[in-house]
Amino acid sequence: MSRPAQPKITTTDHKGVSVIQSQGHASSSTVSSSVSSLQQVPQLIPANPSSAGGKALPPSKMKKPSADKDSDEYRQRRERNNLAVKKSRMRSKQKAMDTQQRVNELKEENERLEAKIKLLSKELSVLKDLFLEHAHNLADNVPPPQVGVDGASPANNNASTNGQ
Amino acid sequence: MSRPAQPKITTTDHKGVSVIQSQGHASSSTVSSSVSSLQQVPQLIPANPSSAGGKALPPSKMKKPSADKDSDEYRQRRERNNLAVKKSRMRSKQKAMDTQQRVNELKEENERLEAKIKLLSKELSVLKDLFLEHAHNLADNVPPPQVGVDGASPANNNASTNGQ
DNA sequence: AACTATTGCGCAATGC
DNA sequence: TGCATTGCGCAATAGT
Repeated sequence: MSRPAQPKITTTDHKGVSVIQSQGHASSSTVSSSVSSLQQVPQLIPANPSSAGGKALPPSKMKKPSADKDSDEYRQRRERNNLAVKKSRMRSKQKAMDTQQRVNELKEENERLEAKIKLLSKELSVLKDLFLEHAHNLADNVPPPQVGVDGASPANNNASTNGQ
Repeated sequence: MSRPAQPKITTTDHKGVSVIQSQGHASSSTVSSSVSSLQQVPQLIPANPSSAGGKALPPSKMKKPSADKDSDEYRQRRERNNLAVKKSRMRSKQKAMDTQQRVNELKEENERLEAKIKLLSKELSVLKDLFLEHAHNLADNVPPPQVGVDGASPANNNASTNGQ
């Protein structure tokens, strides 16, 4: 991540250039390749920075006078990179799917939890009602407890309206 | 969605093949005919020998003998597609991020719900204990209720051991 | 028939 | 030095 220097110039660009790739090492593989075209290459050079008024473009500077694209090593590197790229993308895709899956699981779990909450709330509500009812009966029918040992207090009636 | 026929052969590898893209025409696309430094075309093409050899690939078939790659319309289409691709990828990425975000939200919500469940369970437990205690007291100190109107029954003691 | 949206792929730059 | 990531353009093809 991070694409600090982007060779792109700005607006839609386009590039031209031509390329060829050649040299397929056979590599066994399979059947024929009916394909006919495969890719581009030229990542197009972004115009030439500097050298504004000076000279035209680099006439033809090849840092690697000898091997560059047609190099054997080049192809090898490319191939390896292509492989890595494929792998990376596969992983990325897999990860995305896993994440999506995770969302589904979490949603399910959430539903379960909500159902449970509902149930518990109901139970609690019933119990509280029973309590209140009982307390009333107690107050109405037995004003003077007359007991001596019974420390049963009226209970704190915790009628909390469950917020949240 | 769905990639039924894939031209790729599968195994790793690719084949060499080549592509030519003719030279860029420089500008193209919308306006911009102006500009001065548009002459890009970095031509540092490696040139490629082998081309002549013998055959290129598909011997064949150029449906559009004249204009195809160098066509002005072609470039226009490419440019539009490139744009679409960019857009699509952006969306894809955004979607992935959103999904990840969703996971985080769901996880948070889950925690909240679990906490609530814990709280409710506790409350319920306390209430039930109170009930039991009271019932005991009642049984111990007032065997014969002696009441007349009070239909308060010993309560059904719903001591369900909250599973799960 | 003409477009846009997606997707696989290879290239190159860059991150690590 | 090498693999891993990522932006990009191309082409095929799915979807409208």
